[in-house]
Amino acid sequence: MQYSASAHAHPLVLGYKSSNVTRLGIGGENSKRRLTGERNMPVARPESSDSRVIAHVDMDCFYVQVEQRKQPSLRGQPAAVVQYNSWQGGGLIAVSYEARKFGVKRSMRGDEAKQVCPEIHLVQVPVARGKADLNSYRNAGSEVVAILSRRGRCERASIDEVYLDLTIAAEAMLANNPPECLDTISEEAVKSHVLGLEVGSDPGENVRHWLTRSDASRRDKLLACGALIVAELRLQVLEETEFTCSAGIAHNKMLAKLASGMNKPAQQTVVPSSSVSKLLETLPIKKMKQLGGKLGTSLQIDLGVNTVGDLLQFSEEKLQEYYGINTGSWLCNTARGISGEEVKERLLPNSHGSGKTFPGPRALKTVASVEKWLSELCEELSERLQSDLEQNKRIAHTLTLHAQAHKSNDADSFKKFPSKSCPLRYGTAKIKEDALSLFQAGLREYLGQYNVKTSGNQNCGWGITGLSVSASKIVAIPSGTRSIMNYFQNLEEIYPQVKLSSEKLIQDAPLLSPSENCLRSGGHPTLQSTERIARHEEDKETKHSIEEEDKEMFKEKGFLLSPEQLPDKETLICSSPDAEVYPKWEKEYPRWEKDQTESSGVSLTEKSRDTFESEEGKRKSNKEKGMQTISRYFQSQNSDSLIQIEHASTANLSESSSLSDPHSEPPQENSLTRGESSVDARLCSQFKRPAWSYDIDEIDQDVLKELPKQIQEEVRAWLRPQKRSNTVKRDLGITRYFLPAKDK
DNA sequence: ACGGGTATTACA
DNA sequence: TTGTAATAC
Repeated sequence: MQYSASAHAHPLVLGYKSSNVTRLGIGGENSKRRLTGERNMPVARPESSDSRVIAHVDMDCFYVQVEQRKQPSLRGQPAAVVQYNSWQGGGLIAVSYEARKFGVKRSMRGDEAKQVCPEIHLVQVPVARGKADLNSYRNAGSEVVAILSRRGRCERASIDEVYLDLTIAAEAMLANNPPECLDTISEEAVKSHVLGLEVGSDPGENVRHWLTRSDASRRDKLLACGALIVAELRLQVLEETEFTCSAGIAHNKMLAKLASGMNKPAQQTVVPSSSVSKLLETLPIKKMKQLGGKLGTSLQIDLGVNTVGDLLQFSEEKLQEYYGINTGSWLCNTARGISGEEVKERLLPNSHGSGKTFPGPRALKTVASVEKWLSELCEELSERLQSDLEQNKRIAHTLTLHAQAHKSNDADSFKKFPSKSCPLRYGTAKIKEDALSLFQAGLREYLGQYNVKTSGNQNCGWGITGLSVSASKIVAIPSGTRSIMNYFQNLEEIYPQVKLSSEKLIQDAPLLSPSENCLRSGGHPTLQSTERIARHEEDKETKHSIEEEDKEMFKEKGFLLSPEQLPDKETLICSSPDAEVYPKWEKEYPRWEKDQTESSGVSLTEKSRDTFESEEGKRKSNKEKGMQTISRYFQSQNSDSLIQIEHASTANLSESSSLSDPHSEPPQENSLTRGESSVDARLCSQFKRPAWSYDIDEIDQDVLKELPKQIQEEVRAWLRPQKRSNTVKRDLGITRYFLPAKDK
């Protein structure tokens, strides 16, 4: 199927490609730029005709809020979060709304901000191991995701943003408990902004009327339900995390994202389809996601398109002529507010990285200093991998090293330092060792053949200006099958040392304050732990029998993990599509059209619709009485500024790093023998390892083959990263398109 | 070469 | 599969 031909008949979705820039013309300023490659750019996909309810939730100046929660005296103040205070006051990465009134902007230096706003409070990003440590923000983000994922499919789009697909919940509400039958609408929902709705003297009444109209279109009614649900979720976020957020509710991700930024902070915006054309008509093209870069610039310069509406002047064919079939269609649809990109189910990140830049004069000039910094980075990475393992039961399979370098002395300093990767072995020492090997391999390649015996520590004209290590191909360890449990049991018998110690791990974890204790396990708040609390506080769920069985089994066998350390369904669902579990919301809000056989005999969608209805009703009424709305929350806090919430928690004391690593070993001439296949993910079972860690190399030859076929396959699936299926994009007929030449 | 540190996506 | 590049917050 050619999407170019059917673009209008079948609305398209956006995907992404990475872009490749080529200049067609020869030099000159007015050489015509043309798109000659397409990467990282939007891609068209068919969209189901059903009308969806999509929300985008965006935390308000998130890092600032996290710091304000830690240090409540900062609430309501002009404040910003800054990193690396040393140089010109550091760089701002988040700015409170109070400070924005003074013209303080992200990416200002701290000193600049002080000039514009002398009263501003600058809070430093925590530093650990000589580098910025973003863990507190990641963890805070997880708290939020745990709440926002309650009502529908949730995609963690970044540390502080999520997309929600609330279609099912909205449909259910419309069917069972439609707004038009409600006598009261939550205060927060009434404060929604509805695009295209003229606000009279009583905007709240207008909105209330819009939300409850009985003569509205079905699409509008669904959006109204979405608005009620999102208002409730936002209130829950505020009550449970003390963070405010803003949201957009629309029929697709693109519009929801657009809307979430329109009324900030702490507000939500609804985009009825009737408002779309007017909205886009005057919207600057660069404001659209995906058009903030080169493609947007090309549209401006080459086509004179300054607003999304301007795009409508161009035929799809014309756009395709300039930007290729796919992007042309994508632009054509974007101009009409059409996008079918799906909300992915993803609560956890797919990779972890730790990096640092060493700008200009601070460039690293010796292998020893590189080794020192790599060591720091690897320690952080290893720690995060360990947390992921303990909290989410996931294993990363690939270690990658990235570096930026310059050759001061050399003709071809164009050359990029190549990134290198290898199978990831757990254990800080191993990660360090491998990362260093990767670096040295990259350095040899970077320096080229002239590197005759330069293994010495001395500067040969190169400098490293950026270093990072990352772990990817993270897969969840399946649970919920008998055979896997039996397999573990075998392991335990063969390798008693694997029995080790969730106890030790817990002892090693930093001491927690009582209040933190309830939210944390293993040292960091996790999606799972917070979700567990939430679940506990809500209606008791009927437990999945197999899951229960497995937990019992874990316990009986004295197996490694305390029950609460077992994988949660929410975790597994992310990367394990075949897992026999569904996310919680899908149990409560069954997707009836879904193939019931998927649930492999034990239906998780067994709750009847009737049951659900009554529960939904109960939930509503419970919520509605006695719940503070966000505005009341604000008002009750005796403040003249918008955001003032009291909070008694301990102030954050950011610790300084100790860069002590005096033993700079001489550079080693390791070669990357590990890259050759044989060694796959290994879990070294030493100290500080969960009890169920083991070294796969030692068992999979001797033991794995002894196991029944079925078990072998399960174990293999567990051990290997899942292959991402390419079938989707193939089937979608994605074609290539081309990007404008890069301006130098 | 101070917009840092991450994260995702897609293609060769 | 590994490596590269773009985008965005």
